[in-house]
Amino acid sequence: MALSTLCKCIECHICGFRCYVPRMTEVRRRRKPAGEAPESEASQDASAGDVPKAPMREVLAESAFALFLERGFERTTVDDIVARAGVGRRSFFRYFPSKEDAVFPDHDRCLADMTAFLEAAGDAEPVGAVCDAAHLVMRMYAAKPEFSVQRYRLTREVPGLRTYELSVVRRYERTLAAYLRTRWNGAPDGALRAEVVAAAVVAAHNNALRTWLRTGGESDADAAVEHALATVREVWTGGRAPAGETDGDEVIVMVARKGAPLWRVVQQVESALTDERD
Amino acid sequence: MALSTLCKCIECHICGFRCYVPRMTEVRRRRKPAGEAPESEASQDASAGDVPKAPMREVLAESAFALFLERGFERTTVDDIVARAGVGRRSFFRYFPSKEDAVFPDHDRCLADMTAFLEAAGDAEPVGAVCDAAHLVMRMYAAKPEFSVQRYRLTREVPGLRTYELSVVRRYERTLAAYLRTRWNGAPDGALRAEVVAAAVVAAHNNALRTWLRTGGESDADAAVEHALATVREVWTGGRAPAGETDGDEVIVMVARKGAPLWRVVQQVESALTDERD
DNA sequence: GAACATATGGCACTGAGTACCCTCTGTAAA
DNA sequence: TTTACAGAGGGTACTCAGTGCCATATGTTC
Repeated sequence: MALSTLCKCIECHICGFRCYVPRMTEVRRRRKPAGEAPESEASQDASAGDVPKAPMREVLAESAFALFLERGFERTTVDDIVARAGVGRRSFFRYFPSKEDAVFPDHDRCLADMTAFLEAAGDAEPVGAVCDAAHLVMRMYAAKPEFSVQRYRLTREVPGLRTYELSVVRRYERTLAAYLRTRWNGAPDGALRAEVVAAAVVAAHNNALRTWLRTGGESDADAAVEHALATVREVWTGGRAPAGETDGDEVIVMVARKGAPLWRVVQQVESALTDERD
Repeated sequence: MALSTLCKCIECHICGFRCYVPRMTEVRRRRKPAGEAPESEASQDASAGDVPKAPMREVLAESAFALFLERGFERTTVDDIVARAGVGRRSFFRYFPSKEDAVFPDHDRCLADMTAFLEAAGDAEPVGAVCDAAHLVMRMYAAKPEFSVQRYRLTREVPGLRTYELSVVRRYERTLAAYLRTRWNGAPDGALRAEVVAAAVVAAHNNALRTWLRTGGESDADAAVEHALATVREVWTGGRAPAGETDGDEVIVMVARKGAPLWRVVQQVESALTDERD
């Protein structure tokens, strides 16, 4: 997509945010419809100096969030935000491509983490890998419980933010599906299975996330996600126990129902043999 | 959500579209962020006269779509649309709450159909019911193949339309999940399973839909969806085939030595299953 | 010191969407 | 018949998000 070539998101080592910093010479047509999450490129380190100057992106995000909580998202204008932050209006759009982006400043990094995680997953059991990857997202939320809970309440009430969040979730889903697709490349209906499993993982994760958010961020986030993902793991990996319990020279006896789809049988065989091998 | 109380969508018996017709006295604050699909209320019949006057909504939708194809979505303004349709600018927003809505004029009705279908499903097998419900969506697309294919190409290129479509898809998913939730009310993890299965069904459907759209709308849409949904049906309904295709409940017992090469095992499994199936 | 990149501010502009007010027409009640 | 009212449509001015362009610092490098 053209957007990705126009939008540089680099990580600020001071504020920890992945900063939206368009090169002025590169910006041509950066028009981005509302509700669309920007698709950032690979990360680069910020080449900032060692003086901890005021991190404008953080200041803007905090001003924006405070105002959204105070008077609501829609009744807060960008002018209000920059007035509170004490900067020029134009600067806001240098750091956030849209008003919605100021509410979700950390998904870009999380998505990059997920991509890196899956790249490093090697030939691990694919469904297990994407389930593990889903934990990264929950951990991002759990790292800032109060913020996450407040944002959840805000998002529930503002249709524009819900829509924006959908596009964010979709990016995670696509990332998981892309990984599964390469792992199941050549398998019958590999792409189909990849998308179905990715959607199931995301749905399970989001169910656990919402439950956790509704407890006010006080329950055990990781346990909630793992419980939810167990549904997916059991169904799509044949309900195997995770680690090698068998040893010795036994043979594998696999029982499958007659109507079971071939790919599922193959998957079970594969995972059983993989377990045996190490 | 407040929107649903402000947006009346009634079906026009002339043009067949579900028309967006706000009561002037009811409209208070109808502000709807871009990219958000309107959540319509239950349908009502239009009380239009029997004179087949020019159905403005259809005229607008056709003008809009033609212009979107000609010069692109973003380079078409609402002023362009109403100029081509020969009506006032204000009228556009009486029929479509946003520019995006003019591209998806038929989802409201389809969603209502799906809701009605599930209400009538009674105590049918729940996963089967939602799979059948998914067919309704595909049939809506298949009813106008050229339009669907053109819109698909348009949607792929316009981020704003993709985001809008996400919110539409989400409404289907929520409808399916709500049905499953009531059916599995009280069951352990009923809500979780409902959301996971709904997401899987939607993902499978969309995979088939995209495949069909990429063939130019010429392949067998229903068969494609059914093939994709088979993945979900088999996994989530205990592997039962939908109708009386299988008889007997035999199982296959496969025994393999631990050191056997994977390809050989797969080969044997495949041939065994193929033999059994016919 | 010249050339250049980066950060920020300012201003004018486009275009979606809204509020408010107007007219016209058909229908039902007085 | 007249009156009242609701619905359909038009028009105008407004708000606000987002963009393009330009100006101005402040380094940084050659």
